Amino acid sequence: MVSIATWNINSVRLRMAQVERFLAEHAPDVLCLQEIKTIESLFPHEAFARLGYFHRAVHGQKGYHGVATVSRIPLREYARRDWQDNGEARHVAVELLGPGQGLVIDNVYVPAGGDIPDRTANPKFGQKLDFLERMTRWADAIERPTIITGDFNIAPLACDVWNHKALLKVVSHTPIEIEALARLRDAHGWIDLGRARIPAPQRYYSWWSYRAQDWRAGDRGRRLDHVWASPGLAGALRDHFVVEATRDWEQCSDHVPLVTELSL
DNA sequence: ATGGTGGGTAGCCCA
Repeated sequence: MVSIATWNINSVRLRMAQVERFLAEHAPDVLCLQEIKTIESLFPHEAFARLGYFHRAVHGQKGYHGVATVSRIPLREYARRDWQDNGEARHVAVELLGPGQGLVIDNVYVPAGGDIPDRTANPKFGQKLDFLERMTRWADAIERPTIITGDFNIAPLACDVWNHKALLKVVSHTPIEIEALARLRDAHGWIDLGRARIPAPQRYYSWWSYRAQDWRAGDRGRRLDHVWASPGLAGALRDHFVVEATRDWEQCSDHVPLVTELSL
């Protein structure tokens, strides 16, 4: 069994105590972090090592973005890709060398895309669509068993958001983004492991805005974080769950972790 | 219909 977690941590240095608590409580073999907001030399390597996470691939950036994959299982960094073609640190891939030997895990932080869902009025929206298009071309050529996980910044299904109609023009749930994500899915035949385990129309969110006094009161969540697998890995899924408890922790991230267990 | 909060960094950007 190999367990893989993903969590947009929104500053790993600020929230390292919460990461340690999550690792102590759930002990995933691999943790994929997004928005670490630091360069590799300032990444809290020692704290991870103390918890047994000796193997790390950190693609950092000062102040913004940045991803890191930490692991109890030996791994080697496999690739870092710039799907936005602008130097931002939004991807790192690793290859597992112990249990799960040969599995490739792609950790990605898709651009949020700004506020206006129009690439002319808002270049960030165009960059998000272009990022997805480059990912799609990459996915079309994948030959190895692969897990891709992270903050996709898109909630594709009506039941992935608290109010489908109200969010159709809100970036993250617009038809144009959902269509782009579908093309990425179809390019490799990706299996949405989260929805395989928590089928529609069940409630399933991974993010709640900070801009609500009580995130639970209105439950205005969205499923922005995802775990996808190559078609050949579909039968390996053993469990998948959302750790909503972290959203109540002091000074928490606005995203919560997803944990996936695979029989490999 | 609007604005609401949070993190990082250095006088706003990003989410």
